[in-house]
Amino acid sequence: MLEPAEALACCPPLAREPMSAAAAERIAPLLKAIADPVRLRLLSLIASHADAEACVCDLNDAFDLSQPTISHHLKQLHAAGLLEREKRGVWVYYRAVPGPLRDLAALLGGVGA
Amino acid sequence: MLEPAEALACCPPLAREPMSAAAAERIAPLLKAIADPVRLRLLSLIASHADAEACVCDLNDAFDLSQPTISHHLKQLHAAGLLEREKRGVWVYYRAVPGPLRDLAALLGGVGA
DNA sequence: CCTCCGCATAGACATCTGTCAATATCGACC
DNA sequence: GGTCGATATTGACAGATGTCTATGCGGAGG
Repeated sequence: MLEPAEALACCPPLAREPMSAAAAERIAPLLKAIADPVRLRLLSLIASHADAEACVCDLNDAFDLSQPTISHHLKQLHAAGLLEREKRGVWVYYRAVPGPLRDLAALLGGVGA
Repeated sequence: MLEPAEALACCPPLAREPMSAAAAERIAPLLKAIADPVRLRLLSLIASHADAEACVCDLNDAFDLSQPTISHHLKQLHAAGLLEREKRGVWVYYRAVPGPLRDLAALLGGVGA
C-alpha cells in the first residue's frame, strides 16, 4: 500500500534550495501518478466536473480502453492521495483532492519568478 | 528525438475543463521527466544554483550513482525542454528553463481555489 | 435465489525505464 | 601528436508499467 502523500506541504519551491533525497523520494511518486496521459485526463475530467467528482461509469465511456485499465489508473491516483473514493448505491464516485495538486503547483512555481 | 514541449502554455488549469487527449499526450512527457527522484533533485540543484545553472562535474558528486547514469538523466531533462546545455571550456553547464515549470505549476494550480 | 450490472482483482505479456560497465568523443595541455 | 580529464553513447539487464482477458464480488431487481 502506498502512503497518502500529504507529507508534501512542507517543501519550498524547487529553485529555492536543493531538494533533499528524502523529499525527492516522497514527491516523485505523486508526480509519477499524474505523469500519464490517461491519468491526466481522468484527473482533469473529475476535477472539472460538478463538485469535483465523477462516476466511474462516465469515466469508462470517455476512453477507448478496457474497464479494468481505467479501474487500474483510478486506483493509482487514489493510492497517491489525489482521489477520494465513495460508493453510492450501485455506482462508485471519485472526487479530486485539492491539497496535493496545490502543493505540487507551489513546488514547481516560482522558478522563473 | 523528443520535442521541446513548449507547446504547453496554452492549457487552462486541470480543473477548468476536461483535458483533451492531445493535450494530455503533450504534457505527460514533461511530467514524466520530473517524476523521478534523481531528476527532481538534479533540477532542484540546478535551479537553486547561482544563475540557475550548474556544472555536470558538481552534479555527479551530489549523487551515489555512476557518471553515465547522471548523464542519462540530464539528457532526459534536456530532451523535455527543462534544461539548456552549454559547453564552456572543458566543462558542461546545464541551466534551468523557467517557462515549462511555470506552465506546469499553472496547470496544476487552481484546483481547490 | 438467481441473474444481471458496476466495479475491482488476478494473471499474463510486451514495452518502457533506471542502472551499470565498457567504450567513444572531444578538448586542453604538455 | 599523445595523453589525460570531462561527458556522452552503447549495450546489457533487472524491475517497473500499461494493457488486455478472465474472473471475483456485492448489491438491486425479478
